[in-house]
Amino acid sequence: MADLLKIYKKFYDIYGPQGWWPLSKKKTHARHHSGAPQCYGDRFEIIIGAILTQNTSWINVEKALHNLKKNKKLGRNFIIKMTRKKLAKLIRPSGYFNMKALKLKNAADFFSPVKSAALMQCNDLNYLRSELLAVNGIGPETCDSILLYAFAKPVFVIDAYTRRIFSRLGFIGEKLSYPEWQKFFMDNLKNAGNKTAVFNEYHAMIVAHAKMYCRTKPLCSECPLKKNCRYRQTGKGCLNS
DNA sequence: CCTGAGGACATACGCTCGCC
DNA sequence: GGCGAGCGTATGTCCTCAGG
Repeated sequence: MADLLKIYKKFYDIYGPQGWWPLSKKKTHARHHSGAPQCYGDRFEIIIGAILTQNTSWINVEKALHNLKKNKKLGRNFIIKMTRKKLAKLIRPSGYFNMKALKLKNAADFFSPVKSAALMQCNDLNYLRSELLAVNGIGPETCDSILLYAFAKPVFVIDAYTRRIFSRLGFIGEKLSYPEWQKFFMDNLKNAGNKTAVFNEYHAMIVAHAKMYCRTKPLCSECPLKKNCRYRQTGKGCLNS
């Protein structure tokens, strides 16, 4: 069994808590870290952020969120009422603005207060995922980000950084499917105490590690995990696929 | 019918190259 | 060495099409 909790603890020693989207509704005023989503306590704001960050760095998502906030349009009802064109103009800095304007409107239609309350009460992860995935504009990663960060459900988010780091470490083949990757993490973190808190922090620290050391062109010689890394030793990640 | 591969989307990032 | 231009790449999801 891969000791993912060990890596988690190591990350925690190196990077510390990242203060991403808080688990409680209480707004935190965490110190600013460029490239990390913070200070968005409201559930629908988190959902907006999760959609806007598709294929986009967080710094540009912040610009789009700032535009919405500045124009007092950062709310579900405003998104529903605004024309697609106007919305697209405001979220321009986050890229794919025409597509994302439509996606945000779809999400705004779906996440009514009644629906959100029902989702909050539900703990059937398979059902929750199937509900969210049926919304046009919400794919696997966005779905899981929303469940974890907006609804505090114990779901592990798999992204390109996760794949890169853990396939290089030699744990699992990069080419495996999203569900296979997710199962790997969730099976191996079954015994983590507060799963939601651990998954939240783990994903945030994975992003930090991918940006700091495990880049596209990795900085292996400086990497704190180099001793355990297959990539460092062989120039290749896990070959099982 | 279902599944999977591959292109499209729209932009920013991060290289490389050439210039001063 | 510093700068900017230009170009290739990365990004997550949707859609189409081929093959079973």
